[in-house]
Amino acid sequence: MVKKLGAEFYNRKDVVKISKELLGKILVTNWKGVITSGRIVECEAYAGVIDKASHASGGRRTPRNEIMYGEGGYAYVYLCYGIHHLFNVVTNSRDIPHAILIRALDPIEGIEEMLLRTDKKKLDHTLTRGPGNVSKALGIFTKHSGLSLLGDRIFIADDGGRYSKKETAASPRIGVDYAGKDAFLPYRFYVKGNPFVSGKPR
DNA sequence: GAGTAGATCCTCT
DNA sequence: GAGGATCTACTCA
Repeated sequence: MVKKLGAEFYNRKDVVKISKELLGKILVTNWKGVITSGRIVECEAYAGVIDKASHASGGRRTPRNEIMYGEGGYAYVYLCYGIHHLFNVVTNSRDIPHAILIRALDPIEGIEEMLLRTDKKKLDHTLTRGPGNVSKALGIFTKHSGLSLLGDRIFIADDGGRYSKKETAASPRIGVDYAGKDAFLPYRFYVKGNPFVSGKPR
């Protein structure tokens, strides 16, 4: 039984808790009938204004991150280093800019299509490892920023699959060294032993 | 195997 | 005009 997550899932206040619950859920994109999906095995929480690693740190508000200040349940896509598209899930309610970065997926559906998009010959653990690759494999670009996850084009589903506490772990986030002590917050959640988890142990 | 540099472009100051 | 929530390839050991 697969069911799409509704607004009540995203609009809760505890972004860390939502992040943990996202592990095991399925991210689906449906561009003009072409469906690709994967199970979320790694993500990071960005806790709004108090989090120096977040784009909304200290209450920063720009046209780019405006979507983070909206309702939960929207996609926030951002281009990093001119190359990588990073896909985030906006959570919490209006004016509270919490978001969750999806870092890795375990591919389920549309693997052929993902291989085409990423210019790979065969499935290997690099296909959906790392946020840049996830977006590439699912065909997510900055123009998709602001899309509702309650629609049909991009959404997150629950098929009842769930990882137990023993199978998951938390660690400091990746690539946010500039954030001072906030870089050490254990806001990265992943499935232990999954080959798609980008492992840069610290 | 580990460490480092380069790619590449949008966004904010 | 500078820098970034990254990835890959290449160098050196």
